Amino acid sequence: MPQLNSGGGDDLGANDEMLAFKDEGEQEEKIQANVFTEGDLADLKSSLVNESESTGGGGEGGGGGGTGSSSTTSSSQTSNAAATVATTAVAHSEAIRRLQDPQRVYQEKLPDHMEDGLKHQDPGMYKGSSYSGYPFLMLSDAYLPNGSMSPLSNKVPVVQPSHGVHPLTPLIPYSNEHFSHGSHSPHLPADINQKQGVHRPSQTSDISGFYSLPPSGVGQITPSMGWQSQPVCPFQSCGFRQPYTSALTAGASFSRITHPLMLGSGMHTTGIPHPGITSPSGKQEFDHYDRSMKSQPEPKREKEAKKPTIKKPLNAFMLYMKEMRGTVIAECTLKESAAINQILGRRWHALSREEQAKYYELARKERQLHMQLYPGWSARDNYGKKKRRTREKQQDSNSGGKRSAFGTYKEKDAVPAQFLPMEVL
DNA sequence: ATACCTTTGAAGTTC
DNA sequence: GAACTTCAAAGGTAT
Repeated sequence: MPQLNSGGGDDLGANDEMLAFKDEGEQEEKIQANVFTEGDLADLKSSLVNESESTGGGGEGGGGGGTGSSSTTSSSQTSNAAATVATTAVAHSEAIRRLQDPQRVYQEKLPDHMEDGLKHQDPGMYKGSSYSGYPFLMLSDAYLPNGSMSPLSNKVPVVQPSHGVHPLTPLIPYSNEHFSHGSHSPHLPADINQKQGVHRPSQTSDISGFYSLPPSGVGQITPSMGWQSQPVCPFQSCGFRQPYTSALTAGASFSRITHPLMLGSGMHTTGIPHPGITSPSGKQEFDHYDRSMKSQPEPKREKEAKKPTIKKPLNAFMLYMKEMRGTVIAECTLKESAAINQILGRRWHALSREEQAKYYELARKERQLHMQLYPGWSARDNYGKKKRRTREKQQDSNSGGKRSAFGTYKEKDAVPAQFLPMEVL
């Protein structure tokens, strides 16, 4: 399997490897993408909608007739989000500063391979230009391998990394009390897994390494959105190449941006909030913050929010979905996530190796940061918190089709044939 | 109110 | 170590 990171591997176990199918069919996929027509999109939309209507979202659908698609943008989202980002900047800088000290310790402990991993990253990987649309790009420059800020950093003071927002992505404003997991010091590092006494690899990756901020503590966003240079829509004629610029995608992502005043629960001692922190009810702590803004305390709710859940860091595909969902929704005028996710899954496969690599790399950093922020956390912690369908059903769906390089469609004709990769047909 | 659907990837579990 | 399971996001839908 080709490794994205030639620099030495992902110490986190995730190799961020590219999928095999990429090797075999990248060109075909591109060709395939070019084959899509507006009518195809309409068909897809129609079929997906029909699927939902007829089967409740999970069924297999044939192609259906349909007419044009919408291509309206949702710029309002963006402007609101941008405003939020700007206002959170100051608060965030302080949080980052606080984070950075302990991180030095990590850096000292940073294993060579990990360091290499960070140092050998494609220098262009996080250039803002490559990440248009991807909200993290606002921090992109901060991810320069050497941990220094890019000169670009000062060029566009318009949007700044939202302080109080995840350094990697505003989608993931890390936060939380979990630094205080157990008796754990709220400040990193913690070499020992609080749980089970497992010794974790030193919390090496210095956040500042990929999360560095200028002395001012305020990173700059490079608004250029090179990501758009890639066809957003596999259906060429959607004309959806760049209609949804950073504005849209960022807007979609920024929707989760932390409130600047969010200092209540769900806020880590570092001051960095995390969207992954959810109250037992499943609602994110942001809601809790909103409640806390109300004058009178609500003891009951406080109780409820006592034990927030730390969510898993998002993987590459999840990051991609989060970014592109808004685009697909606007483009296809679909709202049903199941259908949208099918489209996104195909688009994901249609992405070039490089394009996917960006997301793998971001996901890798997400995991690193997550590990630093929540040293004792394990994915297992969340097991059982989400009630799952019956095992019977699960097995049924699994038996329907093992995940292949082209996804997990239980039956390949679950999606209109014209949207399937050539090999599948 | 909450599980399901749907996608991919990461991580945990089981054998 | 392979195979399997669970969860991560999202929002309409079904129960």
